[in-house]
Amino acid sequence: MMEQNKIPQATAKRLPLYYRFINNLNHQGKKRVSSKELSDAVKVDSATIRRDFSYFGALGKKGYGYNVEYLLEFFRKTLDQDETTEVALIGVGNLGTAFLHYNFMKNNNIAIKMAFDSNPEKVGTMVSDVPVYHIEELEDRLGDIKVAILTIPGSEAQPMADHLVNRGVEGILNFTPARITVPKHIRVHHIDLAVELQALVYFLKHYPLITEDEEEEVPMD
Amino acid sequence: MMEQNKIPQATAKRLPLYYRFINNLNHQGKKRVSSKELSDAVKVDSATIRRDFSYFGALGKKGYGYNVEYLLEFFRKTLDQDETTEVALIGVGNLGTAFLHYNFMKNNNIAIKMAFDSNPEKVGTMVSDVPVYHIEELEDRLGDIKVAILTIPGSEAQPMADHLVNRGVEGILNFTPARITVPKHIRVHHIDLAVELQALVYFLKHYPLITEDEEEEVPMD
DNA sequence: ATATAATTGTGAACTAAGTCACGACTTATT
DNA sequence: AATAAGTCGTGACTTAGTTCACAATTATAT
Repeated sequence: MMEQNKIPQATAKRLPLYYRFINNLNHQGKKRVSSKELSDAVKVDSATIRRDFSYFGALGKKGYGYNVEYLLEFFRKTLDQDETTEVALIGVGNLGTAFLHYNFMKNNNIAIKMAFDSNPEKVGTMVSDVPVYHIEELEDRLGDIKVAILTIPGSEAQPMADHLVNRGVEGILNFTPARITVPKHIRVHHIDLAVELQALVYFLKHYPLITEDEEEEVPMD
Repeated sequence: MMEQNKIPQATAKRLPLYYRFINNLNHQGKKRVSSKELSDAVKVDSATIRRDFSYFGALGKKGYGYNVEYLLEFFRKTLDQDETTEVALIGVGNLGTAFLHYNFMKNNNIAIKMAFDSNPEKVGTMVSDVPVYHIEELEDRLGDIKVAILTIPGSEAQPMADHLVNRGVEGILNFTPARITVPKHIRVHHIDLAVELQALVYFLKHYPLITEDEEEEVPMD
């Protein structure tokens, strides 16, 4: 479980990104890749990429770069791509539906196993092969799913989070504007669309723009 | 434009969050608030909140806390809540539609002015009072909009970004999995749903869980 | 009045993340 | 074989962000 827990969180967040691009390269039949090439593709400084990889040991060869197949195999294991992670989606609105249509299996080996909604028109339907149950059924249907995506109105976020935690959920991806309170052993990631948009607007208005012919790089989030 | 550009990016990203909660407090008729109370609500350490506020000067009073009305007024100005920011949305799929239904005016004074799609069934309709135009019309319709939300398939992200930049867009909120390349003076924020989900799964599996009776805090996001 | 409790603002310390720059090694070239 | 070019891994440094902890101030209670 915590074999290599020295990996910085910032690094861990980049791993899925690396994985996806290495996967692409592999499909393109590429055999080797340098940190510089990867850097151009994922827009992360090449030294940062080398540092990130180095937390897992010496994955590359000096003067050569990284072997794509080896890297892919390594990250597949590291990211637990062997066992599919099942998640539940709570709230089949537009945002929830967007998730249901997204194919997380291809690159991430994550499957949305079921969805819940309170709207009787949606209950009983299938969206992208995912069954939609009534929220009342959560108790019975959830099984041992440990991860939930919350795409419901903010006002319902806290009670729903409480319910999920009681039911054994350990990780919540919260798309509601509400900042939910959970026991310490539960992990919550907030993605707040309004905050993201407003932050972008704020940066645009308040941070110096760098004109095209200057050398400096703009940090890309 | 860059009056107070000493504000750390991490702080800037929290401002919209603070603003929203202070707004809520104001609606509830609350007159004063402490950094501790705010901390409980937004799940940010109270010292961090005080530090964040302090970049803007002494907004509070020792032994008292912060005056809600004053704080709200201050942040309204700071976040440019006076002039509405107009944005365009590219791609009226489920995710795009979710954005169109979101009311950014209420707390953020941001308005999605128009949307674009290539699907003739959608072109010409209104979604939440926002007109949907054909992508071909972008040239003529965009006007002087500076911010775009990209909710299209990844394969179309780069050409569309190029197009937007040519048309004068300076900020892009990119929801596609593609990491787009833009001139240095353009700001791009990536929100990659698959990465977010997989990162959550990774943290759950690899980071030590803290049991309920231990003291330590788990970093939240 | 006086004492007690609450709370800010911030210097200093700490922690996390990012970048530089170079020795060591690999591959390609002549 | 020798040289040149390419590339990693990493120690040292830099930058960014967070948290501690406390003097100063304000509010509240007695």
